[in-house]
Amino acid sequence: MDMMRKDIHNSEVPVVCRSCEARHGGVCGVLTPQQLVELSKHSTRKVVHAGNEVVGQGERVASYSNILKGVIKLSKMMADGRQQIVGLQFAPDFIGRPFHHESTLTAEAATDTEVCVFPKPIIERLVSESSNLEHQLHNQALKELDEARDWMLTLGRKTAQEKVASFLYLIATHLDPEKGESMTYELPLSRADIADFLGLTIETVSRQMTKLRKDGVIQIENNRLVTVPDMDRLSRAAGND
Amino acid sequence: MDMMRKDIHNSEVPVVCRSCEARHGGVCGVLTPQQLVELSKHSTRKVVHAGNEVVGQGERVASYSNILKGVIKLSKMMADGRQQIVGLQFAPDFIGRPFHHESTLTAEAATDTEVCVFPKPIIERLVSESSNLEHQLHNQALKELDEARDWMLTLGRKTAQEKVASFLYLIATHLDPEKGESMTYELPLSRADIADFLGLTIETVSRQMTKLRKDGVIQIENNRLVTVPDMDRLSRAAGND
DNA sequence: CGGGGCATTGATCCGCCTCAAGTGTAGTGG
DNA sequence: CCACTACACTTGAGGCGGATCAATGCCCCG
Repeated sequence: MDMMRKDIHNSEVPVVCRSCEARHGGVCGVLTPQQLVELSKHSTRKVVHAGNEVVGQGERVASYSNILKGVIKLSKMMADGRQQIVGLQFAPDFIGRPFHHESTLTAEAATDTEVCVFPKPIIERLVSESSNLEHQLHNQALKELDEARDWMLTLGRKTAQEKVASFLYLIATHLDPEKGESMTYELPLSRADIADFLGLTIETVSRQMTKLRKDGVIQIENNRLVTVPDMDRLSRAAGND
Repeated sequence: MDMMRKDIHNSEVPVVCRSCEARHGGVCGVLTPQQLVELSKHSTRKVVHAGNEVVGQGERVASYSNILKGVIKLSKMMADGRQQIVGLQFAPDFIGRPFHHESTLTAEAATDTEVCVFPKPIIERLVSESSNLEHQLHNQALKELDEARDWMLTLGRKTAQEKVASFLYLIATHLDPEKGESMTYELPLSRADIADFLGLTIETVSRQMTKLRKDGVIQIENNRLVTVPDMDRLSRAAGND
């Protein structure tokens, strides 16, 4: 007897998709096995190294992707070079906007990243056919909208100190949603990127990090590695209450 | 002969809906006449005066609404009272988020407003039945997401001068999408609201308005009434290129 | 006339930016 | 093994933009 037959989840699911994280919480999770088979025929996994663009601002979009690993930053740039990161995306987020063919922002790998790339027409057909898929994308859009609005409060009304604490808190909660008392983690962004995310300069970010360290809110193991002994304390430093 | 019969648009459409703006571009436009009939049975028009809440932050939401007239501001508040407006909504926008029962923000009438109020369960049933409706709401969410991200760039990277110009430009383009060379219009927000939208203080907003006036970018007819002689000039002052 | 909202204007202060120098740390080649 | 460079980050000194505090002007309404 074929062992595979017993696994109702995996039966008929393409081999490349079987262990894929995107099927749990990601868009692929709402597709039927047949749809998955079809999609997988035309999709390719790709590694994108830190600093490389996935989609450029104002470019024509020829494909969509799903993040499997790593962090993607979405940013906007003004004509004179001023830049603002307007969102971060983690696995298993979907990148791209069906039926819009031009991107209004740049998507760039913040860390080394792995994505699953889909051709535009296939996704668009699946969206038209399956209301599940649109529902899933709608939900992601609403989640991103909430995050964007939270961040508007941070950008508009918080001090530099609170901004940096808010960033550290945001990363901590995204990397490990089950919040223990303390945790250690690696920042997916450079100081320059953090500055662009917070609407600050590199120097101010650096100064506030040292201040948080001296105050005992965080420990800085090395440039990228941070320990938070007390998440609630960090949350308070971020102005969350 | 019955004249009404000839109007294919209006046949079978409830009387209250016939002249309603929300059927052109709003969510009601994607409903079938039968659905409209059913929805209209349970919906009520309501006037909300400037300063009154439609939905409070953290409140349970018992209904959804559609803006028929006026401007609604969406805002977030920190525990210590600092406030940030995170979005403005105009007719015929839809207010509320199906299947979420708690609001993370406050919706308050910025001007005197007229809305059409729907009971929660009816909307949720219609959303489940009609993929058109979800598609429409999805599109609105994406539009709001774009606007939120544009505004993040404004909040994070623009000077006070550019922020105020950006605000004036945003209002101008929303009130009258066909952009002529010049236009005169009434600001839907008080100075205090503008400050909360821009992450500034009232005083700074006021100072920058006078500066724009002295530079000839705008004329201030009275507190709320503004004339923009050259929209492109305002756009440049807003840092849009 | 007087009072109460709003908005403007002025004077001063402080937080963050700017510019500039210094400190790791990793990679490269002698 | 140790210069040498490259790059990211930190630290310092000074200036400026926007906040703060306070006074004044402008309407609308009683």
